[in-house]
Amino acid sequence: MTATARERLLEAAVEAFAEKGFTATTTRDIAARAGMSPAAVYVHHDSKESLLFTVSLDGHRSALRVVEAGTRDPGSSSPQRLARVVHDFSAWHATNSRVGRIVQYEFDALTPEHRAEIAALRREIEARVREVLVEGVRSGDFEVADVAGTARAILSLSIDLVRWFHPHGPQTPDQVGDLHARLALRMVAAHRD
Amino acid sequence: MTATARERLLEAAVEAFAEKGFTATTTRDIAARAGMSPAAVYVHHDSKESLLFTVSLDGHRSALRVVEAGTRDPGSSSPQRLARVVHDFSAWHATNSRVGRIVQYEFDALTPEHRAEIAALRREIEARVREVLVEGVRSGDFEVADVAGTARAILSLSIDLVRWFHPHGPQTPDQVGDLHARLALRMVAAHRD
DNA sequence: GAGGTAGGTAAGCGCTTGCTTAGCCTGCCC
DNA sequence: GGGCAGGCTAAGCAAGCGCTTACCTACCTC
Repeated sequence: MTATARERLLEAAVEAFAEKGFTATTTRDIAARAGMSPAAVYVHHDSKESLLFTVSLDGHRSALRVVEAGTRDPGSSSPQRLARVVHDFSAWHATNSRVGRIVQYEFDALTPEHRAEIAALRREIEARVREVLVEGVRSGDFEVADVAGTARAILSLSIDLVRWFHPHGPQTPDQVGDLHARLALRMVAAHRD
Repeated sequence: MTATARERLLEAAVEAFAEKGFTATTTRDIAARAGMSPAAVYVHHDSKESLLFTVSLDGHRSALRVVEAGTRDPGSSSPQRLARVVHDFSAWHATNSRVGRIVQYEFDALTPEHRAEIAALRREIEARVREVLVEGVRSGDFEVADVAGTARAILSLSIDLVRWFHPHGPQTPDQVGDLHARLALRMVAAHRD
């Protein structure tokens, strides 16, 4: 309610991009959803692409924060850490499925410079998950032949969920997170869950 | 070389859609890639959307054929069947990653009628995988609490691969298929792989 | 060689696109 | 109460869009 015009435009862009895709969304559509004239978009943002970049950057930073919080918990075992990070990462995508869909599917619509910046955040997320797997293998909790491939597969569970998850569907983000956490533990052959 | 004009236009559309997305692709671009004038598109196809539908329908039918071949193999055990269907489905997506990307990401660009037709094929694919899981649980080979959720998660491995798989990357479709098959067997807690 | 047909094109119609420009309105400072 | 800055808009520009129309050409049939 007390959102600034800039924020209202961003929220309108999220709505529109998630619903119709980046290229199919017009700046007039974004302005209308924010209750403003077409020109108002350019008072607060540089271009349509910069709206996408802002949404994507905020989204990735938020997701990375979730992953970092889950992986660096000091008192926990490797299986506990893996379960938490997978649960939280999936729940994040379920809760933020609109932003998640934009972030995943509209990556190619970014300018090369912006794309590179986002790609760095993605590599960061993958690296954190690989670390958990490596630690678990070292401690003898996990049994993983292909760490990089398994990390990517685990992330696929969370990421692909934005394709089918519906916020008003039968499952809650927490339930999906639980399922994915259990499946991930099995994928690394954790001896106990 | 001996491809008809209709086929050359379809191939050009696959190239363009995969590279830039459906809405960002122009009919002029498709025509140029096929070495023809803009109007030629409409000699052989009804509309830009009908090009997408044809690509999507062919793709889904081909993928469904792979799944059916893998699941109905009569002499094999449930773990063997699951391993084969997951391997083949992932390898299909790796081999056809361009078509796969179109099929997965441009679903919303179809007309409601076409969307419904494609959705039916998708449900078919999911149902086949669920069947394998149910059989495995019945025979005591698998231990699965949430059959629908686990089936969806297994399919996520294959489907999400179109987001990152590169045909000239280090991995072959067969290798990715092997990894995913092993991970799927672990997800259902198959006692032997 | 007349007539039909399949496969193609040049030109362009009506409309929409991202974005700009020129200026208005409101509130605040002195 | 004059000046001015920031938020916003009406109007519109140049370019590009999907698709159509009117036509041309090469080849087959009888």
